[in-house]
Amino acid sequence: MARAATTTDAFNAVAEPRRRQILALLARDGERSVNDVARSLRVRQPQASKHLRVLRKVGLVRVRSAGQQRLYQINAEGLKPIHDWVSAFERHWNESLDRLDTYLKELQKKEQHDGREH
Amino acid sequence: MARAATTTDAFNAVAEPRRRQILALLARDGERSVNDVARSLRVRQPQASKHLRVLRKVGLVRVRSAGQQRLYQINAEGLKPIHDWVSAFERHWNESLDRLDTYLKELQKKEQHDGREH
DNA sequence: TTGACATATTCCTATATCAGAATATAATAA
DNA sequence: TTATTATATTCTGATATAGGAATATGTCAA
Repeated sequence: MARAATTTDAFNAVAEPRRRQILALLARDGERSVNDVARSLRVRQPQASKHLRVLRKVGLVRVRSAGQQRLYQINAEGLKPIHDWVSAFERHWNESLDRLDTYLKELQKKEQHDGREH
Repeated sequence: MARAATTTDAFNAVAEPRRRQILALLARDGERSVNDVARSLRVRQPQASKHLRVLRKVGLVRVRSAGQQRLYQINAEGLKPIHDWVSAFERHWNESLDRLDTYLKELQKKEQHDGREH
């Protein structure tokens, strides 16, 4: 078996940095045409088009035709599965930061202690 | 150019469902040996080992040797880049849900109206 | 119809998976 | 040492990219 298709789900689609850039752009600037996206991110039009297709297939963007343009907008709800999954670990990195904090404070105390001993 | 390596970053590593399962397992059960992971997720030992290697390379797990075992624990801080990135879109999906809510309420009002007219 | 512009698709190549099977390495016990 | 258990690595094959280049499709205007 090979790697899962990029169009499998949001996780796979968003693993590609360019597609994350596209989503960030659409979030910031709202609805944009393919050429707008291509120009803003300095990629060629077919590349933009292909990335947008992947994003559309996994439901992360919506399209609408306006004359000869195709206007893409973000569908941020598609990111919720990722947010939900990763949020479940929030507690864990807070805890490990707590532990690190505790450790650093202990270390500092110890060094002050050693300092006094010299 | 081909797809970026799974070991490029947390985004790519976590695109694989089995690796997400492994992280969830380690988050729930704490430090586990390779065989523990393999048995819990019903995968063969080499597969577990290989997935853990990817997770280790991107800093999502830490290892420690204990006798002939290798104990893996989650390093949840590695997930923060994903959390940070996706959280930036939280506002957007809330807004679109608001718009959907508004739309549904308008629709309901309209239907009640139509009902009275009949 | 023809031309111009916007977008999508196809073909190509290099690369990297993922699971399975087999095997290698490592640590411990008898 | 030899056997056993735990883990890691290598090899194979099917599959799927991502970007570049070329081209097809679509829409509108004159």
